[in-house]
Amino acid sequence: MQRILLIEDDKRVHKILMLLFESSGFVLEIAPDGLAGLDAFRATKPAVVILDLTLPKMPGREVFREIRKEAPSQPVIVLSAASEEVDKVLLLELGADDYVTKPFSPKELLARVRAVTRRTEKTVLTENYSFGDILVSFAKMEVTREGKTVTLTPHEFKTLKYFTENPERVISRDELLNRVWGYDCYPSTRTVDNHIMRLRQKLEKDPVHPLYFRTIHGAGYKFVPSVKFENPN
Amino acid sequence: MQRILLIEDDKRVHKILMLLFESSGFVLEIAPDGLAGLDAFRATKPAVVILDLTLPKMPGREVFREIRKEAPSQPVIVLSAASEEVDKVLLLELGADDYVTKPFSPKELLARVRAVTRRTEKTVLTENYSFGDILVSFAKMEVTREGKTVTLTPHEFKTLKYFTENPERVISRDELLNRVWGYDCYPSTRTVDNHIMRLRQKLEKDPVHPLYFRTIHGAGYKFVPSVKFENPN
DNA sequence: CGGCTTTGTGACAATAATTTTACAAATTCC
DNA sequence: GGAATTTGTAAAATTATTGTCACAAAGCCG
Repeated sequence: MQRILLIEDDKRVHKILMLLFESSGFVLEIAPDGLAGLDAFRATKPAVVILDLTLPKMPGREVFREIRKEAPSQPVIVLSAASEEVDKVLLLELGADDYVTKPFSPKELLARVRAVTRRTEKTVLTENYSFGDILVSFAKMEVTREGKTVTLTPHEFKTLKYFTENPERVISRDELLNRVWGYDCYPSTRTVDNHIMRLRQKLEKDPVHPLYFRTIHGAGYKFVPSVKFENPN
Repeated sequence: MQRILLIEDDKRVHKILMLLFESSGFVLEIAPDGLAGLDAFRATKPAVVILDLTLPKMPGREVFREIRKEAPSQPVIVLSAASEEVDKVLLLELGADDYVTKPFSPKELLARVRAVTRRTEKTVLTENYSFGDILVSFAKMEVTREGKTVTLTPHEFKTLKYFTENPERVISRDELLNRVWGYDCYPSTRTVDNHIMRLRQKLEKDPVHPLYFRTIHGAGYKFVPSVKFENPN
């Protein structure tokens, strides 16, 4: 049974989402303001947080930052009024998993919650992960390649972890910076390239023609764990 | 132009909604009872159905079930009196997209209709899109044609995305420049042609006689995802 | 402190993408 | 039909993005 945390002050929204989510096999927890939201978040570790941006007691953005800080891979869906247009892109770049503008169709929100849980549930639970001849143990913070241990630095390990949590998806440098380095950290994007390079040198057979950590020119990087052979061009 | 079907017997509601929706760029069709509603639904394939629950000749719930049976993904917004609380659960389980209780604010209803149409546009998009033998995954930034992956450059991908968001509509070169390239960017319109050409070469079976990316001489381009043979008029 | 590792930066080369250019082909309008 | 306009196309020129290196700064640990 998956728990969803709704941080939102509008009672009508509570009511309808309660009905919808409970009847769809979720447990919906409700927090009416930012502070209560953070408390509830810490207490329940929900599968997904649905966060309204305009909240009493603590602005939604603050709540968002705090959640990100404490649990960088926590899935968050942001609710925002249509007037807050500007924030959309920013939020996605900062690492909201999705956003929905108000007024929204409840079914739409449900669909998006499902999409997010579908995306994350596969990877989140595993203690170990393997691809190619590489074995990753998150518990031990250890990586072996063809049986031999490879030592990764903390950042390299975090990066690898984020990749394994989001396979096959294009991840921009900004997203990596926010999710791996942190929301209040602004190194140049060149930094990311360097780390990718180091990861490649440690984990790829041929670092110049990487199989796992692929460059998507103009967009970012993509982690491809299952080796597919593509036409060589 | 989007068509909305209103199944409702109260003439005062007809009048108010007619004014509001027509002036907001929708075509509002009205059916005064359940049977007429179903007929109208079958005939017009509306973008959204607004369904009152208390109807003459055929109860609203029956109409609802029939619509779901014939078109499972048809967006439906339900109108119900506040007293009919019980139905909410049932309706959401059956898959109404949203509900509005009477008495309602016309503007709110309009907003919810917009929210629903937005959803039907978007959920398709944020995940995947397909036309012909082409599959587009926006998250993976990947396009496959007959199962083989086709690599698109960033601008090509953005252009394709804009086309999928605006199918069957003539899009001028200037519009493309503004929406894909950006407001403060002024390349020549020849640039657009080049990108269209490369999209055609990568995605069309016969790039010289394109099916999907059609030229509308003197106006721009039109994306036609479902291959139809044109009636000559 | 001093040697070690890790991390961030800027320079520059390598590569890929984009725009321009020039001209051919197609279409429209008299 | 023929001129004017619009569009298609390929190659060259330009611009942007990425890979890589060397090195400096920051941390860490004895």
